[in-house]
Amino acid sequence: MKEEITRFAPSPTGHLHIGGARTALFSWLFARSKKGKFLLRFEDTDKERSKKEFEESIISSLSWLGIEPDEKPIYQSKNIKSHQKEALNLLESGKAYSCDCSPEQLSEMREKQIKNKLQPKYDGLNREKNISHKEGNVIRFKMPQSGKTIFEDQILGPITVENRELDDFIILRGDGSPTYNFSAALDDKEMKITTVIRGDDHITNTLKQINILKALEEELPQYAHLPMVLSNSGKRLSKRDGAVDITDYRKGGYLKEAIINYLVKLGWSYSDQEIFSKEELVSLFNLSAVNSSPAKFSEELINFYNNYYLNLLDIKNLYELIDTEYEVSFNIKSNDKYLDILNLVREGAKTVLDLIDQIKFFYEVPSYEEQHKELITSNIEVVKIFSENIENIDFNNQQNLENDLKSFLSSKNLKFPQLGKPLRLILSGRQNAPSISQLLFFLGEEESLKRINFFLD
RNA sequence: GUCCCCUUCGUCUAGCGGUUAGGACACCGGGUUUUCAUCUCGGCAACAGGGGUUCGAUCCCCCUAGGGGACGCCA
Repeated sequence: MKEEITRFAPSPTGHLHIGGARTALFSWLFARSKKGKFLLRFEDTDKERSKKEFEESIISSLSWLGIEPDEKPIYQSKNIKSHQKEALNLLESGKAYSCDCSPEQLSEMREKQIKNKLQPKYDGLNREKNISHKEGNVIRFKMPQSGKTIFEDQILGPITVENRELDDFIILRGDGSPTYNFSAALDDKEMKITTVIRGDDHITNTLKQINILKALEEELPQYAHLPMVLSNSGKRLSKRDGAVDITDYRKGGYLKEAIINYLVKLGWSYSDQEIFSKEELVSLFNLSAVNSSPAKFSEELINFYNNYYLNLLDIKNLYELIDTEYEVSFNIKSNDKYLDILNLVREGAKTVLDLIDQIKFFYEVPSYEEQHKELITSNIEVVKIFSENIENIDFNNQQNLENDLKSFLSSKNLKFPQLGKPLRLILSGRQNAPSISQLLFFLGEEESLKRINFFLD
């Protein structure tokens, strides 16, 4: 059995986004599950848009997710010379031809075709003219004009298209640089890729690349086209839909385990199992279980996974994570019960950011909203009585504190909410916060009293 | 417009000729709780439509409709 080699081939024109990450993940999982190799190749031949910073960003996002390529990244731009040579070889052998149609001519042709309800494609004007190649001319590939191009997609099944639908696409530009479809086919061959896994927006490219490989009499790799990730509106996911880059999610307080689990479930399934560790995925993953229909990205589901993994983390590790990855305006460790505090709010937290926001009032005096202030002052009597009896409350033990609180209330013939509502607002600045006894306990007697007294003047 | 791909609850999906069509998220109730959350119990909710094939179609075939994608000297 031949070793499987897959690759992820982004163009470094932006950060790694959700869709790219999913493609990379599926390629990586496939390679790992087959005990093969996973490679990374930057398609950086567009000099205008390719940026070094994006290469670095993509590598670091992948690495953060735990998707490490098995070899150093490959740069398509480094192979330009050999691709040029191949194009010239095809020209010489008559499998490609020189073409001097100007860009203006071509766009005019395209407009006419669209107007006449035809498929816009190169009409083959110079195909048989045998124009001698000179600088400024492009080289076009002679696509077979009859028959069909067929391949068995590992996810979608058989895909067939009439060759007459395909056009003589450019393989070498006027400036002598090779084009994407040519370079990609060549690089895949060079890298001995056995299975090409990419988004299904590449299906038409696959058709072109197959014909290049055939003209070169090369063996074809397997192809697997992943259905797209759509936005909530059913359109292709884009920046306009909010956070789409992995860096956004990382900064936004999402855990990599959650992202991986969510992404893999977006299209792949294993019976009705919802939670997967990476190790499990490596042993269970297979392309044939990938769904063939596109899936909508769901904020709710990724939040569910994030909350799930947030609560799975060892609490000390959660602290370490916050400490190393996030900017916090206060010193979490300054409260010696900080681990308990973290534990208290993680249950309902969707993200790390969310969590930090929810523990903030344990460290800083909250800023009170006007309407909350009014609510407090109109109920201040009960709080005052409570503060006058605070020496009867044992702040050293949470259970005692709760009992003392209860006996205080019953001794004064008070219902819990009478004290609870204003006191919660005073202590936390919020209407929704942990229980009163927890607030008092974690804040401590001194700080609690300080916040209460602020309203008693 | 042409070609390609897709179509099960609102969303992600299970199903691979005979099921009360299952799970998860979300949502809605009940219980627990001093608020929110947690926890717990329960509920709502789907096979796009039409033809075949078959004793029997969610499942196989065809058509229609709807959605997505591709049609660059971008990748």
